Amino acid sequence: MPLPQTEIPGRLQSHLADRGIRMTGPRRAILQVMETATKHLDAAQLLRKAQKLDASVDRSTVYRTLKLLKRQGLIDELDLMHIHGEGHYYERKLNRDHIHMACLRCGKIMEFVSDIFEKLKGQVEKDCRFRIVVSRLEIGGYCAGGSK
Amino acid sequence: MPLPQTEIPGRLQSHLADRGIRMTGPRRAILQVMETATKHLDAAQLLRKAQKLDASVDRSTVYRTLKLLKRQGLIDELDLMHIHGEGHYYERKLNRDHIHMACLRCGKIMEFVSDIFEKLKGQVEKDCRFRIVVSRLEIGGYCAGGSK
DNA sequence: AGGCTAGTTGCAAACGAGTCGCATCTGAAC
DNA sequence: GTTCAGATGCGACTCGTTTGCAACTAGCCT
Repeated sequence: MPLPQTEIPGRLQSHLADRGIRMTGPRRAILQVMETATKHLDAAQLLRKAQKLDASVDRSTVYRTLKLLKRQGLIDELDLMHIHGEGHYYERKLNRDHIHMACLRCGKIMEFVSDIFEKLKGQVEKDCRFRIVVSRLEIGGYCAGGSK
Repeated sequence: MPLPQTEIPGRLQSHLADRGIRMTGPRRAILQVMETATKHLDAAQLLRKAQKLDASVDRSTVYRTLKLLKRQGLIDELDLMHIHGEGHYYERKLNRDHIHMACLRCGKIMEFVSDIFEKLKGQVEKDCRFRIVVSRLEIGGYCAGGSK
């Protein structure tokens, strides 16, 4: 399942079109929200934002679309260490995997790209003879900010 | 995959005793199951096994005890990439962190200890000025086994 | 030994995230 | 325009987890 290497903002829709997946009103609204999101959204937030573009969007359609995007490898699912509850968060999958750090004190989420992470994945693939499809590294701890 | 058994059986109980935490029948049963587990258990499995030692153990006590152990940093919570549903799995926290790999084809869970992983965590702590409390690296993909 | 009390428990009911069945609707291929 | 696989809204459901509460108890203090 080789994926294109470069992502252009606003390309989720054409990815689906390329794969012959039908485009509908609710789906368009949900994709638009995903594409323009500036932070990690959970299903409920995604629903609320999508309903502003298409009031008829239903909760189950959000979940079905998320499942579709996951299956297509277009989004990643995150827990963010459950610091805000048991649900999941979603973000567009970009070229470069990154680590998520969640501050247990202030709740801030930070992202970090690391060559060592890439090297580690390479080691796993080689030493364990394991073909990586998806990986998730989440870290909980304390950021450098004051006690807030 | 072998779980590195570097901790002494009974250690969980003494950890709690050291911290002045009350020991009860149900708690003892749950700790005993955690200590002797050879694979990752979810809450329901843990409940069933604990009830064999103390039939009165309730579901909610299992969850409350898991929360206690998490708060004390004595266990880790895993998703195992949700390949078996939405629940969580638990394991005793040992000296060495390890990566969990879940095969999307056969469902097998593998563990892998890597000094590159340690190096990566060191980089995060230094470059991001982030004090790591807990980290979780989970990988989904395909293991080297046949198509099964 | 016996009492005190904060901490713990079992129970049942509630919760929230996510799923599903089904009748209806619709995008896009012809 | 017709057609129909695929998508949708709706509501009811599952399942993992949490909570309120009254009863119980471990461990400390006499």
